[in-house]
Amino acid sequence: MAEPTFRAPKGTRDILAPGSTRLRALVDEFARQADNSGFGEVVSPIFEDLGVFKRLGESTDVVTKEMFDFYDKGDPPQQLALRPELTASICRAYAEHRPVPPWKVWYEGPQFRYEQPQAGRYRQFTQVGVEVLGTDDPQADVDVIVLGARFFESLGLVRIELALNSLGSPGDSGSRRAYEQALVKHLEQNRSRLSTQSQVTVERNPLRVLDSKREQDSAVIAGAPVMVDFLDDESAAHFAAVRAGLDAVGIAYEISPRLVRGLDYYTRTTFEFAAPGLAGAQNAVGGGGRYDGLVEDLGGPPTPGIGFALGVDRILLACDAEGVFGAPSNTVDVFVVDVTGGTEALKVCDRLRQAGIATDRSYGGRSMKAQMKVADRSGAEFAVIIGEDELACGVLTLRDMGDSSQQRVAAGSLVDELIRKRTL
RNA sequence: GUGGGCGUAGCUCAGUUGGUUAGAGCGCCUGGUUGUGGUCCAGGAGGUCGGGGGUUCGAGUCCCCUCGUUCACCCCA
Repeated sequence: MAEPTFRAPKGTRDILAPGSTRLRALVDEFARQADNSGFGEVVSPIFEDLGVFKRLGESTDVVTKEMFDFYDKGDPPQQLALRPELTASICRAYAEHRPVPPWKVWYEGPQFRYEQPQAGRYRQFTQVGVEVLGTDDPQADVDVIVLGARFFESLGLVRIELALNSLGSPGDSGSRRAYEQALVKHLEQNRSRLSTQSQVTVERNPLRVLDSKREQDSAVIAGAPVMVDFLDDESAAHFAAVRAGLDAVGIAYEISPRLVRGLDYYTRTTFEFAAPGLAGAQNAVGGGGRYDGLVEDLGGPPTPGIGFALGVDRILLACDAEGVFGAPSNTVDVFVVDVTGGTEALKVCDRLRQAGIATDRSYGGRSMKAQMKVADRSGAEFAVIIGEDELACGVLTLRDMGDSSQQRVAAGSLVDELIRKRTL
């Protein structure tokens, strides 16, 4: 292929119709369901002060290696970063505006991570998500998870697996510390059997070792202690309530004691939606959990929070794999063919479009045959033909592209005629 | 960041052990007389074979570098 002068940057892509139409349809469907569940949309900046994202965890790759950060032109310059996710932005917004809790919000939009791209993993990717701030009621957790599960269902996806875990509470009073100590002890004792990568991870972020997909680590991981055995009474009760809620609504899930997530802020409830139908390792189509300390980390009042983010690009791949939620066809209702110069087409198109009838035409004064071919391709149900005869008589020819029947109609009654035909 | 596969017309791909003006299908354009599409027929446009360097009398076909893509690790959505 001849090399174009410019191309989309690595890990980014242009999404053309009908793919773009499909993307919008997916986001629209998510918006509809989120609105329907009492969430309001938040449109937040695409970049933030770098500090906002550093709170995601200094030991996470997202913060340390994958940030698109830069300085602005201020004096002194401010260090900013393209958002790698949206939960931190939402928490920053909460701390800034202090809305009345519980604050239920949804969002959609592009996010950025400087990673090696591969199928289902891009440097610019789109997520949709929700957050509920200001309540630690486990039923909020349930509501959030149910929304995600129902959304997948509404797309027609059948093969979505929900994994659920509790990470307990951090801090002195919580149960996380005791668990981490037990886990590190186990990992240290079996250090020689771990992969070299995991041996490094033990030092940096021991929980993440549980997430290793390397064959070599599986035995040690299988024998590791599990968080749910270490939960304090409060966290255990919370976890039980979440499970009971999911059972009550009838959402299937699997307890995954070794489910840990990549960002450090998670507490208690964590969950992940996976599409096993996706080839390769990029089969997590969404995930989330509780982050009861994040707002406070960002300078706000102590505020519990729960939410999820879904990877739109991967969801669409999963839809492809299951053959559901296909791209809608970008068709138009009427195609105007004008071989008299085009001025009539301008007028007819304007009239039809104002009446809400999707209308297209061709340009460049092509032959009738050529214009009819374009009309056919457009998928239009009707063609409006304007030739010298019609122009002379002040009428239009309306052709049904399905059965090839045509009739002459007065210019003034075209809209009425089309509306009449469409309701038949 | 590490390692493997791939990179030929807009798209999907052929291109023999390196050898004359690089092919197909689809798509696109123009025709098949008197203004009309979907089928069919005939023409046509469009590639310096991702880019750069090297080996050779000669490279799309071999070597090196580079970019992109893809898969795995890693990470995550």
